[in-house]
Amino acid sequence: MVNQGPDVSDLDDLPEQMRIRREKLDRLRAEGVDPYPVGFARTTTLNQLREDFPDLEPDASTGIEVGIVGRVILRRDGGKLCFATLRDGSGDLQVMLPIDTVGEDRLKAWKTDVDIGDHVGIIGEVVCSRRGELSVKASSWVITSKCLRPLPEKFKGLTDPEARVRQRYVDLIVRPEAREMLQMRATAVASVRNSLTTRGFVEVETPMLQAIHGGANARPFTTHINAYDMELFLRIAPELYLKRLLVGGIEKVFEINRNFRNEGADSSHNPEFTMLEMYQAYGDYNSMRELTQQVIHEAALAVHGDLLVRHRDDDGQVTEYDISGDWPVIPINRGISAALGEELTADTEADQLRTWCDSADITLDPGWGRGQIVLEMYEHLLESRTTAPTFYTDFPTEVSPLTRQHREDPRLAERWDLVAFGSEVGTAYSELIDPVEQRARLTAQSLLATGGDVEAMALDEDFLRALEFAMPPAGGQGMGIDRLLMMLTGRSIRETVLFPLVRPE
RNA sequence: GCGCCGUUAGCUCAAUUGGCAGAGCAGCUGGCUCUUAACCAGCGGGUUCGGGGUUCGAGUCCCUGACGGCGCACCA
Repeated sequence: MVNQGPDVSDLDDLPEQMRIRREKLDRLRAEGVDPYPVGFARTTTLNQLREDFPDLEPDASTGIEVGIVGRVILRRDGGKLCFATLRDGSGDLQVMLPIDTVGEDRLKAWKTDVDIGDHVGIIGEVVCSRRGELSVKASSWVITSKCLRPLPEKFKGLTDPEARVRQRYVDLIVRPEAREMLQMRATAVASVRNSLTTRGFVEVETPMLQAIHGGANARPFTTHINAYDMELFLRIAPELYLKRLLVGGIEKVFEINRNFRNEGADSSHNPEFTMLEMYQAYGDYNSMRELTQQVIHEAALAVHGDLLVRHRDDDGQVTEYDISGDWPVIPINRGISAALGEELTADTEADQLRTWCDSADITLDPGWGRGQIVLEMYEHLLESRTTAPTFYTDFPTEVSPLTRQHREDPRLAERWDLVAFGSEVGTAYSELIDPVEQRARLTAQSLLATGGDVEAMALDEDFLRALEFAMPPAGGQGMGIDRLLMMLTGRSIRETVLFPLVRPE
């Protein structure tokens, strides 16, 4: 359990350090100092100063006065000269407060009033210390926001993964990697958007509240709309709405938005997650594969500057993986056969598959059909063992209800899964556009639903009506943005997502 | 859901066989005009996750509950 500190209403019960900070706050107010002023006349940022003065000689002065702000993260007080390290949104910089320029009273006040964690504003001259550290030499300073809680230990920071997630604000203050992750995610998302819009794709937003949940196999969250007094679902996928747009004549379309799935949360699953889905009229799963590889290459380039994906473990050890070039494309029957040492084809009977699963230690549900068994074998024998990005193709049709049948073998579906580092990053289909066939497949799914399969899709009559107006041949792709970040950085979903779901305290 | 590990000061972590609950950072007091994880001296700070039990004595052993991490299962 993360310690939240006791009820702040009773001063006497506060931990010593919080009580002292409260008392300082009261004393400052009594002295007429506003510990939370409206603002400060900042003239530059800390990183801008580093860029403007890249190689000042030690002990140099510039005569240039600046106004800077920042949070005090380290302090080194002397008798007549104090140093502190400030951190603003751009970076860190040292300030120095000599008694000559700030005056005796204000230097004393700095030592007694300012705590690590406080926001301060400094006016002073850009200088370089005798030891060669770019600094601002203060002539005056002011508290811009008083911090009432002590920050974590200055070297190790927050190590408890739960505390990092629950108090992400503290994590961001003290841990550079947390700020880097936020930046990398923003960069990757911007890159994906840019990759698609420059190729003529248009971004849309489709409903998150849906009367019928479809487009994937997953348990939904349910909610209730008072106005209609009816049950609604948080979407598990935007797929069926994006396909309606293809019917409507929007030929290249994508959405980057949240999906919700009422399933377990672990190091690679969050109940709400961000999904890219894109559709291209007259594309197919091959064109989507090429496009996906380009989009990810461009995202990696944006994030890392090259196509070397860097995974850093907790010890700071960095491992690089080259993801350049064309990624392997492996039909799953071939891949499973290779892993198994047996010849698996679309003709292999389910009983034979069960025998192989037994010897491969893969647990099966007795109710599963042939397609589900193949899928299970794929997940155990291929997906979990795959490191380098790989496209696995041609899944069984019966477990791909929205995918068109393979042009050479109707028992297979024109679908691929992109796998990297043991987990699925995305999937794509040559979309099923035949409304009669689609109705038959969805009906079969609904029958599974009434048979107790809670994840089976419901029958979306309006979607079928849309298909009956004729949807052009199309390729469609879905990719988890959180998963993309995991692939690019090697971190868990609880680090790529700023505020993953945690149990309320 | 199952298994393993964990929860000790604001933070990061110790505590031998069951024997006075400690250190570093942070805090407080004092010193220091070039420090930079500043340094030096002194001081304060604990519901050892909650509940129950065994024992002369429990952070430590037993039972139980909560929360978390990892693995398995399910999923993207």
